[in-house]
Amino acid sequence: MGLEITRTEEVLATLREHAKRITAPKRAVVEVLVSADDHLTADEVTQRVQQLRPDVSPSTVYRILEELDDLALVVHSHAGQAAAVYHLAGRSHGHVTCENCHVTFEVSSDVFDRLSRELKSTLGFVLDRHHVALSGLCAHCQG
Amino acid sequence: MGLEITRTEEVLATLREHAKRITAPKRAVVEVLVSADDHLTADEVTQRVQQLRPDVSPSTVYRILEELDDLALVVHSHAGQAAAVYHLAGRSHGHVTCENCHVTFEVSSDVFDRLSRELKSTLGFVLDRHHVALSGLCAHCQG
DNA sequence: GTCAGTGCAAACGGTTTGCATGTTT
DNA sequence: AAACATGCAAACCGTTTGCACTGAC
Repeated sequence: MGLEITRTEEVLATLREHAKRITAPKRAVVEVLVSADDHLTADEVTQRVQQLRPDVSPSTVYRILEELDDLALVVHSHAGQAAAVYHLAGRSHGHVTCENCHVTFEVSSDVFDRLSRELKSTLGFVLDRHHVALSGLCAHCQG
Repeated sequence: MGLEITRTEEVLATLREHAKRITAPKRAVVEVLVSADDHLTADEVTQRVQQLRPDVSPSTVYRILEELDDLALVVHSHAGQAAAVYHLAGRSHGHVTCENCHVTFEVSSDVFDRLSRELKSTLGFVLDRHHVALSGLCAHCQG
């Protein structure tokens, strides 16, 4: 509500700062992302957007998500070969996905700290905690 | 050479134990995997196989890789939305891929130990260290 | 002889792109 | 008016599948 409207306007303001045009499809995509509590695939975003504006095309949604991603306003991650999932940036966290039931969990960023340090010192590799979801089996799907 | 032939025969023997038939395409795929020093995409495996046996089809390679995967003789992992990479099972390790130059590094399994323990205790989640490659920037591509 | 394994070609799902049109600035 | 954003449809890439045929057992 109040907070969500504010968050939406913040994102749109950032777009404007970067000389991007504010259009109806962009408003809709941002609103969907702001009001989403979980991670959405591009297809899910498209479906929700189309409930409000039925003629917004999937390719437009992809282009908008890419634009938001470039500006670091949203983050996407890949779990296995499945569709990528998107959410608003802000909280720093990683992702873990169950290979069996495909539920995705957020993992606090700190959990990756030690791993991150170790990769940096052994390989010089800087870990991107957002971009890929680790996989495994959730508590429910074991055994 | 000697060792590689042995390894190839070991894999084929395991196939036989599981009542799988030993065919020319399977021999070729296994030989390619045995002699590969790095991780190969299905397409790379297909190309190498076709150097020896030009009429082996990509779909057959996929089916053979899947069969070997089911028997835990090979392991595959996904890096972002790119093609999956395959290699013979055996060594236990994770993967880390550079978002910029797409080089994949192997990371000793121990590096994941603490992360693995933490996921288990906080979420009850059992990490699969093989299945997904973490991403980030390699030493060469930073800055 | 039987059935698993194969080649081919077509389908698939997620994503990207070319182009003509529409809309923001 | 100019530049950018959009819709549509087609292309794309990695992967999977249906089917008739071949070849291992």
